[in-house]
Amino acid sequence: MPPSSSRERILDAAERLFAEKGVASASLREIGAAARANPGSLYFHWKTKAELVREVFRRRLAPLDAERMRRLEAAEASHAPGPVPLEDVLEALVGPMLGLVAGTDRGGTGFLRLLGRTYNEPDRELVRMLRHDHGATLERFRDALARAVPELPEEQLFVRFHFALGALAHTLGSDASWQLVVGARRRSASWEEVLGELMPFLVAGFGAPSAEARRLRESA
Amino acid sequence: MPPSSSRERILDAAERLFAEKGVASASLREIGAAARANPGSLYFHWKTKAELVREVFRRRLAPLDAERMRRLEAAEASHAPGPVPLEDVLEALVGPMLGLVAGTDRGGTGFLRLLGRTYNEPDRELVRMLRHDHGATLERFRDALARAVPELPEEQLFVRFHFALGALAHTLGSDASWQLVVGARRRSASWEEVLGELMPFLVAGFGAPSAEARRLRESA
DNA sequence: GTCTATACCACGATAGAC
DNA sequence: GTCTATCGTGGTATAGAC
Repeated sequence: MPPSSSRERILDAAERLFAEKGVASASLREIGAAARANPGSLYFHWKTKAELVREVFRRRLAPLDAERMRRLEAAEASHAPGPVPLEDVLEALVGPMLGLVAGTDRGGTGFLRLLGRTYNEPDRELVRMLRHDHGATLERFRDALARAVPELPEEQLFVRFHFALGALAHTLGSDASWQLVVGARRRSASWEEVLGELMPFLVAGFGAPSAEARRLRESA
Repeated sequence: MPPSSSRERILDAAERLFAEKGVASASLREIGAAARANPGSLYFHWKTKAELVREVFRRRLAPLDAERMRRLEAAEASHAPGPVPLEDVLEALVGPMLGLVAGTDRGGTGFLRLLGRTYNEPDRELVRMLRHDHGATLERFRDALARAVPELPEEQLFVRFHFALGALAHTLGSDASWQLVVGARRRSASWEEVLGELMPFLVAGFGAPSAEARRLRESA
C-alpha cells in the first residue's frame, strides 16, 4: 500500500533522508524531490523545516512511547506491590522497538537509526523538542529502574541509564560505525539478534557493584 | 599560553565549533571569525574543508591512540604469556581519554564530545577517514578483548564491543542528551567520576552470559 | 492542496593584491 | 602567509497562479 497523501509521502521521504544524511544535511529540495512533491508545497503543511522535523519524530515516537508505557504498567500490575524485575523494565523499554522493525510499516528501521543518532544531536533546538515530546517516558523508566535496582545509589543509576541509552542509541543509529568497528569481514546481524544480545549486557551492567562501592569496600 | 600560529588557532576554533554545532553545520566563515583569521586564509593551509576536518581529528587521535597502544602492550608484557585481564584492556582503552581532560591542553574535552558524536556520524566520507586513521587501534583492542573473554563467541564479542563503544561515545558526546535524561535537577558529574563508573558497567556487560548461551541452556 | 517562479542569503571555494 | 573580493551553488522560505 503506497502512502496515500502527498503529506505522508513527504514525511516518509524526510524520515529516510534524515536517517541517511542527518537532519541538518537533508535539504527540503531533496525531500520534495524524493516525495515527488514540489519543495514549495512543504510550506503549505509546515511553517518551517523544524516543524517538519518535529512531526517526523512525533509520528513514530508517540505510538512507540505509548506501547512502552503500556508494557511497563502491565509489568507493574503483575508484580504489585513489589518492584518490577530489572529485566522486565528493560524489556518494556527496548522490546517495542522491534515492532518498528518487524511491522509492515514502511521505513521503521530508518527511523530507529535516526532516533539513535539524535540522542547525540548537537542541534539544541531539536533536543529541546525531543525532551518536550519524549522526556516524560524516559523519566518514567528511570524511576522504574531505580525501584528495580534499589541498592544502586541514585547518582550511579542516572549514569548507568545514560550508558544504557548510549549503547542502545549507538546500536540503533549505527550503520557506518558498525563497519568501522568490525571491518568488512562480518555478515550483518538482524535487529532481533542484536537487540536480543543487548539485553543481558545491560542487565549485567546495571547489576554490577558501582566503582564507588568498590572503593569503599577496598578501603575498609 | 595562547596558540602560537594562526594555523593552530584555526584548528582550535574548528575543533570547538565542530563539537558545538556538528561538522556539517560549522562553516568555514565562522571558524575563520572565531580564530581571528580570514576565511580565505584557511585555503592556504588546507585544500578543502574535509582536509581541515581530518587534521582536527588526527591531531588528537594520533597521540591518544599511541598512548592506548602503549598501555595495552605494557599490560600484555606484564601478563605474558597469558591473556590480559578484561579490566586492564578496557582501562587501556578508556584511561588515556582522561589525559585529554586533565591535561593543560586547551579544548580537550571539546574534542571528546566531537569524537563521541562522530562514531554515529552520517557523513560517509568522514567515517571512511576515521577508519583509515583510527581503525587499526579499534581492531587491536577488539582482538585483545577476544583473548580476555575467550568463552564469548566471536560474533557476540563483536556486538558487545559495539555496545561498549556506544556507551562510551554517548558518554563522551553528550551534553544535551545528558540533560534530556536527568532533567535540570542534577549537578553535573566530573569526567573522572563518569568514566570511572563506566568501567564496572562494561566489565560486567562483557562478562555476562550471552542471550544465545542462555537459550541453549534453557532448551537443554 | 499543489504547482512554478523566485527572492534572499550563506555556503565552499578561487583569484589575485599585498 | 594573510588579506579582499567575488564566483557559482544550493539552502530556506515566500508569492501567487491554478
